[in-house]
Order: sequence, then C-alpha cells, then structure tokens
Amino acid sequence: MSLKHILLGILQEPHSGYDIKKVFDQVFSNFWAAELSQIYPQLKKLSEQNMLSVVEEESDKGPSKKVYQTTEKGQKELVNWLQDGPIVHTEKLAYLAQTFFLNSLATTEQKLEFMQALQHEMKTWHQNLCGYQKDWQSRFPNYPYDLPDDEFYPNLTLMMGVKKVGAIVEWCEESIDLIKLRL
Amino acid sequence: MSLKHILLGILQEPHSGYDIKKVFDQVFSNFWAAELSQIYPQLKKLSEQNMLSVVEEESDKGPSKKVYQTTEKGQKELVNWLQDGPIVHTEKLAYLAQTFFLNSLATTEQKLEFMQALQHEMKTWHQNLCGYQKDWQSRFPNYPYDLPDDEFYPNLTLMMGVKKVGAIVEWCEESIDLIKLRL
DNA sequence: TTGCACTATATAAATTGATATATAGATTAC
DNA sequence: GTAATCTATATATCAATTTATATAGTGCAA
Repeated sequence: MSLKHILLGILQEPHSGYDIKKVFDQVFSNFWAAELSQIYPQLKKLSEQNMLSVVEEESDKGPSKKVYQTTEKGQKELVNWLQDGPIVHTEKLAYLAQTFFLNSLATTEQKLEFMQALQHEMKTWHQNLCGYQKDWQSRFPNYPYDLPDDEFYPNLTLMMGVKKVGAIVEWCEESIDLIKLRL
Repeated sequence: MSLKHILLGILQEPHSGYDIKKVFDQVFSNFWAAELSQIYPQLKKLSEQNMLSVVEEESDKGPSKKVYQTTEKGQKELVNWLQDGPIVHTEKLAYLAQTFFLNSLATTEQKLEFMQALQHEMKTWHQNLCGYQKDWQSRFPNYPYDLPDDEFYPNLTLMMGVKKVGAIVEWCEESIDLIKLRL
C-alpha cells in the first residue's frame, strides 16, 4: 500500500517510469523494491486520479517517454501519509525464519556454515553503506550538521542502515561464537 | 515463497490451521506475519503435494479440526531451503520510506513529532523483546550457554531482535537530536 | 442469548516474474 | 558501405503467487 505514496514522493521531481525503476534500484534498495510491472499500472492509476501530471517528451536515447510529476492533489495525499504517523511492524525477514529452523539441518557444521554465509552477506552490505556515507562526508565538511533539508532526511535513512546492519553483523559474530561452543 | 517453508518448519510438530496462526502472532511476529487466508490454501496445496499429512480430530472447543504434520518429503524440502543459504535483501520498511520523504511535511516540529512517535514505537517493541529474554534467562541459569539445541536457534532470533531494535532506538535518539538543531 | 474462542472460506488487492513491443544508437559482419 | 545484431531505453500486459479484508459457521460458557 506504500508504493503509491513512494511514487508520489519520488515524483515531486519529474521522472519517467523507467527512471523511477532506477531510483528504486539505486536509492531505495535498502528498504524498498519495486518492479516495472508494478510501477506502470500505478502511474496510470494515479494519473487517472489526478495525483500525477503527464507530459510526453523525446528521449536522448530510445523511444519517446512519458514524464510524470506529482500534482497538488498528489502532494496532499503524500502529506496525509506522513501525518498518519510511522508505519511499523511490516517486516518479513526470511533469513530469520531460516535461523529459527536452523536446527533442522543435520550437523552443527552446516548450521555454522549458514551463519557464516549470512555474516558475509551482511558485512558486504555494511561496507556498501559505509561507502555511500563516505561520499556524503567528502561533500560536506561538517557532515551531518551542514546538510541542507532536502538531503538531510534521505541521509537519515542511510545512517539508519549503517547502524542497523552493523548491529546485525555483530549479532552474526556472536551467534557464530555461540555455535562454535556446540561443535 | 518462504511461507511454504515456514509452514513445513512449524509442522514438524502437529498443528491445525488455527493453531498455526497463533504461532505466527505469538512467536514469529518479529519477523514474519501471515493471515489465515494465506495459511489454509497453502496447507491444502502442501497436502496435495504430500509434503504434509492430515488427520481430522475433534476439538475441545468449537468444530472439528484438521491437524497437519510435515512428512518425510516435506522435511527434505525444508532442509533444501536451509541448504540453499540465507535469503537476504527482501526487506520493505515503510517507515524508512516515510523518513526519506519527511521533508515534505511543512514544519520542523511536524518532522520532529514523526521521529518521536517512531522512537516510542521502537522503544515499546524493544521492551517487549527484553521481556521475552528475561523469561528465557529465568529458565536457564547459564543463558544462553545452557540452552538445548531445539531452543537455541529460536533464541538466536530473539537475540537478533534485541540487538537490532536497540540500534534502531539509538538511531531515533540521534535523529531527534539532529532535527532539534534544525528548529 | 450474547459473546467468545475456534475453525474455515471467499473475495479483492498487491506483488512477482516472465514476456511482448518498439525505438534509437553502437557494434560487428560481410 | 550497409546490413545485421546488440545494447539501452521505454512502455505495457499476463499468469501465478502472495497478501489483506471481510465474511460465516460451530460449540461452549457466562
């Protein structure tokens, strides 16, 4: 149900459907994924509801594109979503479900391998996030205090990722140590 | 596709559909939610595939129930799922999408309120998790070292929750401090 | 006899994954 | 040189799966 509002948020700046997919893959990948087959029907629906405006434009490369932008009505809907307060408890973490049933694997070695693989994934993810943070830091000498408002809130989501995934890496470490005591 | 495997995991012990819903609400609520309307069709499908056995039983209260249990074939499917390694990057966190667009709210006070509400939610969640952990600690004097295997891995998911949600509460705190500097 | 716990299904909406269509520029084949 | 192919851009649809909301019957207890 949030895709609608995320599109209204992204389309405060004009984008084509194809552009929006890139934003999901590059910017939102840490907390939301969306396919083109979701994006296009939603754009159509939101246009019909006058929450988005559409202009057809020529593309530099490839065929002509439809450029969408949030209307005043759409902006109000976005603000309502934010004013309704934070939406929590929507997480689905498959790897935690796997951890829950990990004892169904035959040997302690296999359980250990699973947790080591998980730690590796999480470490890589954490390093990526830290890399993005370094990019911000090089652009702002007094990071995060000197960020302009329009970059401050997106940056908060990055700070959250660094902190959270860091905690998960630590948990993997501790879990591995505990499992080794059971070998 | 994970619901299927979670059901196979739960049904290593016999449960009715209604029982399973309670397990999701009480045990899995921190990382997976499922509705009865998802559970029943999946049980039917997995029975037809001979991954689950069914026995009709009289209920203490209410109408008779079908009690399901994972078969050998189902057990193999569960083990395959675990052996394929951890499934990551499937998160959808609506509150982070909201944070990303928080600057669309008119005043800094409103943005601060949002983050304070989020912190409150997260603190409550964290306290619940710590409560569950105290229950474990009272049952095992040498927690978590003296846990039997069949309780050790479920407990890991709880330890993860405490650590992760703790980090999120800290992030909320830091974010609130940063936003206050912008008032 | 009202309410609650238990059991289950129906329907609608959202999401995913695969596929189809088409244009333009770049690369390669002949 | 030009035809064929490849790659990137752009839009769209379909089937299958997953998720959410609402509805409905059953038996017991207060």
